[in-house]
Amino acid sequence: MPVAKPESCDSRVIAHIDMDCFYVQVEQRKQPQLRGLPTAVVQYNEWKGGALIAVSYEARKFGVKRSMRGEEAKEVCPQIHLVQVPVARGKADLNGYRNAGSEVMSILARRGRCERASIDEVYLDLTDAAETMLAEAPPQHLEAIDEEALKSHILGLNNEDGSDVKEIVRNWIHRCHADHRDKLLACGILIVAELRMQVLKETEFTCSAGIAHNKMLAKLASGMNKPAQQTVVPFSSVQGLLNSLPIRKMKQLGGKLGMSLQIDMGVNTVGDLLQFSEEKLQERYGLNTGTWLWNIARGINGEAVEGRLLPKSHGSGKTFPGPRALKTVSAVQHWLNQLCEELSERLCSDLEQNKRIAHTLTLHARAYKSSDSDSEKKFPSKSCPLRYGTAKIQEDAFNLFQAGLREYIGLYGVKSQGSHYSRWGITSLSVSASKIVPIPSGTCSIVKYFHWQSSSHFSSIQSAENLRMDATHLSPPGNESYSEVGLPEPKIHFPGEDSWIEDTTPGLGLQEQKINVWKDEDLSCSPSKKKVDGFTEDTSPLLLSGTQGCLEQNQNKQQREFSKDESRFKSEYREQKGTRLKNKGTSSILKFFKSCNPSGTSLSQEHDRTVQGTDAQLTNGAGFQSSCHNLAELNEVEVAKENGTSSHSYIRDQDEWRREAWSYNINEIDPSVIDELPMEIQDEIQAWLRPRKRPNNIV
DNA sequence: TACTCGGTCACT
DNA sequence: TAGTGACCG
Repeated sequence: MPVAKPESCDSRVIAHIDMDCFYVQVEQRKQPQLRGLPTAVVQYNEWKGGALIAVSYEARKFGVKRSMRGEEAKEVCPQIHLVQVPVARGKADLNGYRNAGSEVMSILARRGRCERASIDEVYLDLTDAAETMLAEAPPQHLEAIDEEALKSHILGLNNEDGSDVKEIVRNWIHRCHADHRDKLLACGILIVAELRMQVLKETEFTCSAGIAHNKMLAKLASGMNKPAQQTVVPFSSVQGLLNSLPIRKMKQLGGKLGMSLQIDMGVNTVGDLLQFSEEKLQERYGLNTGTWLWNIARGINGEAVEGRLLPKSHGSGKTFPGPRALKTVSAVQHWLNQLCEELSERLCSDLEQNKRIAHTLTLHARAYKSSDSDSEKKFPSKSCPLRYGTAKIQEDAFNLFQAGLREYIGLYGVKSQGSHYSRWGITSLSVSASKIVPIPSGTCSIVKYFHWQSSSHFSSIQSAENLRMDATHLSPPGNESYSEVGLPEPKIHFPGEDSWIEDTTPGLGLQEQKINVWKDEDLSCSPSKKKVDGFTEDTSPLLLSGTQGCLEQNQNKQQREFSKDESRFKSEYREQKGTRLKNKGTSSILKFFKSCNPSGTSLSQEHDRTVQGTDAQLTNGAGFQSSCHNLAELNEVEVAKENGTSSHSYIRDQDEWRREAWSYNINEIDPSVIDELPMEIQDEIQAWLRPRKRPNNIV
């Protein structure tokens, strides 16, 4: 539900930039002969000609809509050109569009705070730029105004009398007795026109824009005149615009909430909302949403432009509709592997390009059960700490799936009754990575230091790996990963499997999936159960796997950067101190300290010891000390849960378990260790240890 | 059991 | 926190 944000006085200048049928433009840039022709981008095309995900304005004139399939589009517009989305690993590959979006972003970010709202939408806060322009080169003194600016649409301006529209716009921009806010918007017009031309020049993409005093109005405006045009909402036009605006056109009101307003409250336009008091709206929709509704009816929206150019999460997913539903565990594993491969690749790029690390891996699925038509969508999502490396991600994602499937079957299935099993099918799968944070910049010089200290023992790959360990976390206790400790994968079997499953996908590392007869006990206390819920962090700092090359590359790149500009990291460090101090899981640094102890133990020896799991003490309670969490006890916990006897103590136990696994007490660092470090490192460590203010939530 | 494949945000 | 669900295009 939308919520009210603190208001601001709102003489801000906010622009919303919306790329015109973006995917089509990206394809037209690749194939210029398609420009100007009715074109649509389709995803796959086996079933009814594929799903349209972008439609050119030429095609829209024929009535082609985004919700259509390729075949339908051909019916209403036989000459339409259907371009297929690139496919990689058997699924749609949107990377080309993501990259194109980034090109645009980098241009738009030049003039003000820039928030990436989606792959093809951006908010800009141009207040400062507009104020500066007003002070230094106010529009009313400009002799020549750019053509693109003159083509702007100014809401509420009467230009139906046949007079020259551009002349009206010119006059509006030139007005010297205008309200200060209008003057700022006039500056916004000029700035946005310039930016849009720059985008066109550098990327060949056209876009539309809305310019107003807040995000909500800018977003509304950007959609009013498309393509390749811009629309301004002067303060005086706000109420007129909203009064007649269908309620469902408002962002956030296109769904159930908007429907409820229409049906339950008789609200058909945004203006209709004005009749309700804030209390009334709060009573019906809650405090936050009620206030938000009351505000938007008045054109009030204090939401800030966030200043974020990068996405907060990455995901890779695919649907398996109808008869394509995945019906065996090995089929699921095959597709999970594909999805994880893509995700891993994107995480690597993010790490390389943006020095960011994701912390959480989540698996989503949709499923149906033949015995329960309502079970669709109820497949539980599951998450765990994210370990870098394609193989690790694949393994963890598969474990998450198995955990989800057990729950799904347990919750929604009728357990085995005689010989009848209800069959399940997976209709959609996705994996995503979230909690993405910048690599703590303070550790960069630390990594460099250790690299210098021990170039023979400590390869660049290893330091890259430890960089990774800074951001990920030590294992939860009692969660030995089978593959790491050399135990065979547990044989897991599920009801609804067609048969004994064979690995039909060589090279994908599918686990053995022998399907035995389903038994109830397997839900609660089989070894596989312990494994399934025991997805875990590694205990080893040597986690190299499929992305080794990527990490090595990253590290080399990073090293170049380190030597290039150490001071930059220092300043980043100061800027991001709050954020970094918030970062947990810097425990590998502690390992480094201990590894560099006065006993003279070599790093590699220390590494070996660490690998063998003796670092419980070293990490000051970071992960392994809690011996009660051995497999047997975990199993008891699981039994309690399965029996429906889960108690508060179970919940608390789990919470503590997580806290311990995900953080450590920075105060427990042994100060004598720090003294042995070179001064530059000491400074940074000391900064970590100083009492700290609660950081602002600025990334 | 066919509106994809992303993404963001809020609630609990 | 993890999980769910609404919403956008």
